[in-house]
Amino acid sequence: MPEAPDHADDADRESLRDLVMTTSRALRRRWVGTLDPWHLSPHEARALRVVAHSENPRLGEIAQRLRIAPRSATEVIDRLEDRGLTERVPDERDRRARCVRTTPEGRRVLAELQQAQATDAEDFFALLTEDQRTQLGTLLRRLTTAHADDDRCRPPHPAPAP
Amino acid sequence: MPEAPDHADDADRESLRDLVMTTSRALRRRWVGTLDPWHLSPHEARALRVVAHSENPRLGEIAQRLRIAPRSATEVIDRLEDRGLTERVPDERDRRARCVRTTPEGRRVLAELQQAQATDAEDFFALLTEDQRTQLGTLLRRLTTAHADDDRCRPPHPAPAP
DNA sequence: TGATCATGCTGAGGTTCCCTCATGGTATCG
DNA sequence: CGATACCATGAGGGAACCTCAGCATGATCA
Repeated sequence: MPEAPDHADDADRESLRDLVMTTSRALRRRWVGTLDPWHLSPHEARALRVVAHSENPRLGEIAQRLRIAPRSATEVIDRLEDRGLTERVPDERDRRARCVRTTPEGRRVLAELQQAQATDAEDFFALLTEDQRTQLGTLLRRLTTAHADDDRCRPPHPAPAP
Repeated sequence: MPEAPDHADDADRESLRDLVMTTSRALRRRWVGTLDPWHLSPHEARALRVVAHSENPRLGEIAQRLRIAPRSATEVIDRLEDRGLTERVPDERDRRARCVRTTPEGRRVLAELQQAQATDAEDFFALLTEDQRTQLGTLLRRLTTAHADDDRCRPPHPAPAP
């Protein structure tokens, strides 16, 4: 037979990219479940954390930190505001801009969330030793910081080709 | 002041989860660009590869490999079929099922894709040494295989408890 | 002192990638 | 033969993005 499957797990030999994608999907699904009691999506939870950890950031800044388009930041902050977790306040220095800050309720929820997240992550990454997690973190951080500006979040200069 | 920020980069100390998510987003965006000439989405390209690397899999099997719901497999295969990259053939052993196989065109496109993907990944992961990439792969593979059945892709048997 | 251009946010509308629920054919087993 | 399980899919929905256009404001310069 000319087609003997030398190593039948050919389909499993995924590229690094697919591995990242698959991991992220698994993580997301799990997180969705954890977040359910708060009626928050992963994206919203993340945004809440970014807001809380910055100094009353403006929308654009949130977009940058989340690495999404400004328009998308508007969207997610809208939802947080609907739930009473954040509020928009005018920026003193630039009346075009608006700052976002967490409400007390937002901070409360965030604290609960971090608790849940810790448990959850503990569970997901349980197979890795402490060292391995650090390793993973280092590797991924290197990648993300390297490609921080290089994808979406740059000003509308599409490199006009010399 | 009782609130001196001991380490101001608190916002940057993202969790492993967020790191994975961010990486995957960056990867996706980049891949979208690369895939543009073929008018394929990342998801479609991945499905094509899964089909090509299995032995005429049925829809359900594709869903499992992709780690998505069966219904979602139908969808992505539909699109591949629209583009003439795959075709459905009846399963000999079970007339309920239908198998999917790549067309010659599909194989041709896949080959081109793999070329492009290699270049692209090379670029993205350029900051990591060969060793580090292997490391990353090992770590991620461990996570994905560990959580393979545990999220979405199990049959409708919610573990009926012995 | 305007005119001009850049910037910050948002309305409108689109895409991708998932999901659940219900249905219509098939097996398979008692 | 009928109940039960299972395969794929129609219908419908939602999350998380995006671009493009538009409005208000700020900065700059004639």
